[in-house]
Amino acid sequence: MNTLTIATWNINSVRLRVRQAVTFIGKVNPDILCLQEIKCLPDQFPRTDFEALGYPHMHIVGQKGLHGVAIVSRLPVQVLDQDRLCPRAEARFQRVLIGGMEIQNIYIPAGGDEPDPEVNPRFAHKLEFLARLKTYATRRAREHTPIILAGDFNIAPREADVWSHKQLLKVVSHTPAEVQALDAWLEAGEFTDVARALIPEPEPLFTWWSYRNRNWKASNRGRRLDHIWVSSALKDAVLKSGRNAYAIWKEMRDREKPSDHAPVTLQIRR
DNA sequence: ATGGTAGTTTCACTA
Repeated sequence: MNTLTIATWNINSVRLRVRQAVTFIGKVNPDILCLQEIKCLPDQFPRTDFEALGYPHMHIVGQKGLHGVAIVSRLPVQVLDQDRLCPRAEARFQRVLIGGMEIQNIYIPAGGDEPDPEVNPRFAHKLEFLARLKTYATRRAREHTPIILAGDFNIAPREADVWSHKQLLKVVSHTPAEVQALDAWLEAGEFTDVARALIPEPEPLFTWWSYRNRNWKASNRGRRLDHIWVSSALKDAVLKSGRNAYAIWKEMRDREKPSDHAPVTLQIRR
């Protein structure tokens, strides 16, 4: 049976991480790679490195030094309008058609430290972006299927998505306001959180470990910030394919000069 | 309650 592998990875500077990308691609061979935090302008993107690895098709939405998203693909890419979704017009969103599927690559703001939109404009921005994404993606899913949403959502919604639910309740990424916003999006009914559909709680799932913990592997204070959601047209196929269709490549967090995020993959039967 | 690290726009800011 034919399968298509889609990967999402907050690479935290693509220019600094080309070697790690080569390693990941050699190990996993994804058909589509959604990158976040490329931290460069489109002209600065290491196109030739990805072309040499067999990825001639790319769509890059970048800005100078910060944020930035890119889709790198073995299959032809048709670029779709970005619809100016980010309230601050930062390089945090792109969508393309690949093989009849709409792929939305999403980098939701981290949101600062104070989880109060009244005093912290970055947290307000995060909540506003979430509200827009919910409305937009839900409408698109009712117009066009299948859709895959992938990216760094900067929210770990479930208790088993963080190393300590109690200790993170007031820490941005796991606060009730953000979790409710993400749940409202799911409850609109068009999308399935693939990781938790295939691997239910209480099994912990983490995709990110802070750089600020030198002994990150031993302490394992991780969070599941990176997500792949599929629209209803893909849900049954994903559920049937079993838990091995979803993977978090934690070994990439353990290499020299790693990103603080591990790549995540989903294999889709076609 | 604090500080810890990493990256780029750097003696400052985001994550």
